[in-house]
Amino acid sequence: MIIELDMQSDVPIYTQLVHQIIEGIASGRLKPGEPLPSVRNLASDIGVNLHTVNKAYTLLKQDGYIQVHRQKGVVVHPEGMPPVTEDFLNKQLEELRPIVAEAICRGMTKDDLLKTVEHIYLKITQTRKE
Amino acid sequence: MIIELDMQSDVPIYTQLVHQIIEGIASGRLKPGEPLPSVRNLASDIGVNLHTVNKAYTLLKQDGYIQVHRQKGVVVHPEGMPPVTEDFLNKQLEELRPIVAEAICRGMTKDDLLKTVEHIYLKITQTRKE
Amino acid sequence: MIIELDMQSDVPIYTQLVHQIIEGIASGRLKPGEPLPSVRNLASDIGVNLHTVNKAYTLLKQDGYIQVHRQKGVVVHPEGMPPVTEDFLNKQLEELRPIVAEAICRGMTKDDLLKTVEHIYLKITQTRKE
Amino acid sequence: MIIELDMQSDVPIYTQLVHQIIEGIASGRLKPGEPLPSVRNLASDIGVNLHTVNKAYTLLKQDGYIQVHRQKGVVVHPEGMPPVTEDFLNKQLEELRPIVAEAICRGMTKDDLLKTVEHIYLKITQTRKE
DNA sequence: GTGGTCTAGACCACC
DNA sequence: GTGGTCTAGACCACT
Repeated sequence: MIIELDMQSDVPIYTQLVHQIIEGIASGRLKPGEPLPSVRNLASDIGVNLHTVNKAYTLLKQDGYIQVHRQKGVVVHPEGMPPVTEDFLNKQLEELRPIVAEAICRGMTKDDLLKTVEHIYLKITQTRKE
Repeated sequence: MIIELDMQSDVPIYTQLVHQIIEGIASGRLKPGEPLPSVRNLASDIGVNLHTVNKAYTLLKQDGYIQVHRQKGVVVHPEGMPPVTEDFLNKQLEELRPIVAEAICRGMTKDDLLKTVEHIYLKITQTRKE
Repeated sequence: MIIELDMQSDVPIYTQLVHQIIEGIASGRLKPGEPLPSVRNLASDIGVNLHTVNKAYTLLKQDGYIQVHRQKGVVVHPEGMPPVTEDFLNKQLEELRPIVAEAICRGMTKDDLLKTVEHIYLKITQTRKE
Repeated sequence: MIIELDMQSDVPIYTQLVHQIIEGIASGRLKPGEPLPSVRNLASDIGVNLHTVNKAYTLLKQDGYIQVHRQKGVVVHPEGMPPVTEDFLNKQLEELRPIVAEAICRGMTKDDLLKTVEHIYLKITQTRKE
């Protein structure tokens, strides 16, 4: 699994890590039950401090994306992913709203925007079917 | 124009301000050329620091959403909104990607997601036609 | 609010902090909306690293005991405490079971045990009524 | 005797083992003098490391719950259980306090809490009378 | 060797 | 001045 970090980004590194791993799961490159590198290994591989990786893993664990198994180490949650809760939908709504609003201001039509979202969705999931 | 701030949110207040004003423009509640409250007034109205409002206005000016006249004060940009640049599309893509990926992980179908985005789009623009 | 830490205990310092603050709330010494010391102040007061205090605060925030207000700093959650969820009852059950089992082994009667629990309950809440 | 371990739990496996065996004794499923599986057998049965089982047995022996004979192997202590010492009561108090405090915060009444403890007590001891 | 905990010290974003 | 983030380095508990 390839991790790409942007050290200049204002998005915290641990957040970028969380995003990349979630995208890895969404794309099927990371499968349920599959082991993830240890905190220390991943940290040295991508050249960040182990605490940064640790924070990312902790957040992923809290949300149910991964498990910290006392023997196998860190693995992608083997029994499916966290469900679509009401909290999640609210969070998603609050994240999407400013993006949609800005798109409207700049004159993107509804179809333009939907096509963009669809394109992203398909790009992520396409590797799944291969 | 009503501004709603969440002091507990992890989104900075100035960012919340920017979002709310952009959404106000997108929804048509704020029209091109319409005056906005002065930094000082808005700050005291919503109970935040002057710097916070100032930073929000500065960002909005940089992106071309508002103009700051020496005399007329702050107004919504009268000559249309900033265009859909390539930079904007890239930024939008990077913002949408983790949201879409998380939706996929949790089992939202493409249609579910598109319907959500469409719903937000319509909710924001509906007041426009009235 | 007096914090007592046992540096020799095998209970992590941040956990001891969480316990003490929860007990402070339970006893009424910490009231809803009341401000808590800043991470740095508390850390220097009790002689531990600020990260340790930070972790305790983060956990308390996650469980809804405190709020991190962008202006007022850290305060005891003003609108009542987290509810008795099913998750909480399960966690409580799993914590109590080994304690009860050990008490049984050592020959404590049911009444002995209940009296002990009642005594603790009253000791914590007594200051409330004063 | 069935042992149930949770590899995801933050409770160490050896502690879970100690708890389960103590609960086995408390419930009467393990009777004084009854033999326990050897370190080696138990370890392979439940799929954990030898050291882990060994540590659990060592702790149980220290507290007087089991005896380790050179020949007979490991047996539940035949001559009654460890007594209710002052040290034990203090330890119990320190374990119960944060649990009780959290229950109070979340609005459990004294009777709710006592009923929960009583329920656990009876659930463990009920098999004894059969 | 693994994750968990703690420390020390630094920089930045926010207010 | 506040919390948030990141680094570096250390020790320990667990397996």
